[in-house]
Amino acid sequence: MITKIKEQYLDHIKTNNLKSSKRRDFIFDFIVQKKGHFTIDDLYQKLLVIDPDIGIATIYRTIRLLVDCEILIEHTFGEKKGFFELSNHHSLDHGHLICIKCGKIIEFDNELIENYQEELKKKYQFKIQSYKFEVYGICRHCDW
Amino acid sequence: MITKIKEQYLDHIKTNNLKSSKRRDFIFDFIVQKKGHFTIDDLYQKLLVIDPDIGIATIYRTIRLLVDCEILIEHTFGEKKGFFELSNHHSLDHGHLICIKCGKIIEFDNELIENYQEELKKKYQFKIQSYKFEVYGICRHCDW
DNA sequence: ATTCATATTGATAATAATTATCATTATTAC
DNA sequence: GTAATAATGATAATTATTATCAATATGAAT
Repeated sequence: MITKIKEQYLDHIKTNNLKSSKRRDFIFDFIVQKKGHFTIDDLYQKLLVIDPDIGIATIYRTIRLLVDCEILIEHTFGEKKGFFELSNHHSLDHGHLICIKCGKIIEFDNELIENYQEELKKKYQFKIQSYKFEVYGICRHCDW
Repeated sequence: MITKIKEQYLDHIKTNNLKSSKRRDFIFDFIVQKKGHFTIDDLYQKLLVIDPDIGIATIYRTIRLLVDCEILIEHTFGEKKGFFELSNHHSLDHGHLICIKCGKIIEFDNELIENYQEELKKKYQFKIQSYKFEVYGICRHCDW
C-alpha cells in the first residue's frame, strides 16, 4: 500500500521526467517520518551517520524537489531562513509562535484565516493560496 | 524642530556610544523619506548616484543600526529575505499580500490580531511582542 | 582651537549558504 | 542488454553578508 504523500512524490517524478533512485527515495522516506522543523544541516548531519557517502548537494537537490512538489514548506523565522517542515500535516492551518529568547517554535491552531479570506478577497480582489502567520514573543518558560 | 524618529535615531547613537557622521546622517535622512519596501541593493544603487564614494559596507552597517533601534523592520517574502521597511508607519498593525505571479507586495490593515492576542496568551501563556502575517496568492492584475 | 581617544569609513579579505559544473555511475524504456 | 539520460559527489563558482584594517572624522576635554 502506497501513501498519499508517496504518490505525490512519485507523480512529481513522473511528470517532470525525473527518476527514482536509492538515495532520493531514502531521503524522501527519512523526511516523511520526521516531526517538526529541520534545517538542511540538521538533515545532512543525521543522514551522514546512516549513509556516509551522501553529498551535501544531493540534500539540497532533494529538498528543492520536495519543496517544488509541495511536500515540504520552507519557513523563515526572524532573520533566519532555511527551516523546513512537512506540509502534509496541517501546514496550512496553523501559525507559529517563536520565542525571541530561547528560539523555541510552538505551533498553534489558526482558524481565523477562514473568516478573513472572504474579506481580503472582496477588499483587495486577492485570491489567497497560502499564508504565513508568525508571532514573536516570550514563551512561558522564559517569562518570569 | 526634530522629528520623533530622528530623536529615536539620535538616542540610539548616544546610548550606544556611537557617533553621528555626515554619511550616516545622510543615509538615515534618505531612508526616512522612503515609502514602501526596499532591499540593500536598491538603496546602494540609489545612494551611489548621489554619493559616488559610498561603500557597500556602510550601507549594511547603517541598515543594521536602524534595525537595531527599531526604525527599520526586515521582512522575508517567500524565499527571499532582505526587504526593509520603515516601522514608524503602522508596521505592526498591517499584513502583506504577496502576489506569487508578479511579486507585488500590497499592504493590508489587520485588526484581527487584537482579538487573537488574549486567546494566544491564555492558551499558550505566550506574550506577544510582534507578529508577521503574510498572505500569498494572486492579485487582481494577474488574475483573469 | 588643539589634543586625543575612539568611532566611522571604504576597500577588500573572509565566511557562509547555495547553486552550477562535470565526469562517473545508476536508472529506465526499449 | 543497450542506449539515452538522469542522479550523484566533489568541488568550483556565485552570492550575500560580515570581519579586518589603515586612514580619516568626530566629539569631549581642555
